[in-house]
Amino acid sequence: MNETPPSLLELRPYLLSKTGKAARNRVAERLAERDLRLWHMAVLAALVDFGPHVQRELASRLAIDRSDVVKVVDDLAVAGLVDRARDADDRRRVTVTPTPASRSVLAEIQSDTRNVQEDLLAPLTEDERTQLEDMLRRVYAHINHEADGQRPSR
Amino acid sequence: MNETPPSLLELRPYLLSKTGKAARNRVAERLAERDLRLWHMAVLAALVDFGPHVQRELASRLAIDRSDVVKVVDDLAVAGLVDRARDADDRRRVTVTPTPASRSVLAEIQSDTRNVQEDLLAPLTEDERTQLEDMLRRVYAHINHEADGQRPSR
DNA sequence: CCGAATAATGGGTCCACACCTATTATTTGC
DNA sequence: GCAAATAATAGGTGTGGACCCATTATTCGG
Repeated sequence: MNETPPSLLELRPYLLSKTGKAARNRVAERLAERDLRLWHMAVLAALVDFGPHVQRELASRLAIDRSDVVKVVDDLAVAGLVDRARDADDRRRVTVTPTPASRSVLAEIQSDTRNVQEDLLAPLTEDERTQLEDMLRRVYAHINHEADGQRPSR
Repeated sequence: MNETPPSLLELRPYLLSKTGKAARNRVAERLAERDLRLWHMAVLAALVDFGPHVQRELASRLAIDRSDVVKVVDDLAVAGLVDRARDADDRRRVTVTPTPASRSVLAEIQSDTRNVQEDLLAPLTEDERTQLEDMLRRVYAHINHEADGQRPSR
């Protein structure tokens, strides 16, 4: 009686969407314990991986509206997870820099996320997980590429 | 410069969530052309696959709040995609029945969704898509099973 | 040097979704 | 027969996310 309609399950976008949402929710739960949301994680990752960014750069790298970047960065600054500083060369710009706390918090988040993964992908073997990742990376690259073509660098 | 932070890409839940969201959005776009949303599709699928349901059954099958079922069914009824009728045996219940229109609209939606799939999964070979589906089905079953254990049949 | 472009920001809107409560009609169990 | 349980329903709430516009400060281009 609680069986999912086969008409839905045979639709791969539906499966992707459902499992994706489950993944999203679980990660979000962990982040919430630290009063963070997904964008906070993304911004931290960008800063730790690529170093300081001007806000405009964060917006374009993460494909997020620039006015939303402001809010996310603001939260992070209040939490002491980033430093903001006016650019000396171009005083319109604000450079966002990771702090030591960024790195450690990001590391913790990553570890949380790996736990989520362990739970979520439990039915898959190690090989399958790698395969899944490989496929998803390609799909991800594909959709990002498409998006770039359509939205000409807002 | 627009490269996604590797710290994120190495997290499989992140990849799942992102690709899932892309899938979700694209399907939702197509549905929107018919003034439908995802839940409408799910309800139609349940009705066409398993026949008439009492609303309570829809809620439990689809894991949606029963008060939300009312609204979704209401929309579908207005659009002529379902019939509602008080159950003669138990007049508290309302039985929701698919109409001929249900079947054809669901078929169209499925075809739309297959187009979305074609687009979304373009980088994957046919074999890989099958593999992906297989893995996602297992993950989906796994998370549903977990959810059942936790939420005792609301 | 002045007008146009650019960066950040504040202050919104809108949407889908999840969730919750109270009420009404009806049925069931004792 | 009556209290408790059940089904549907109306009418909320809160949240995250996406998006949009006007304003201010600053720089750039001609």
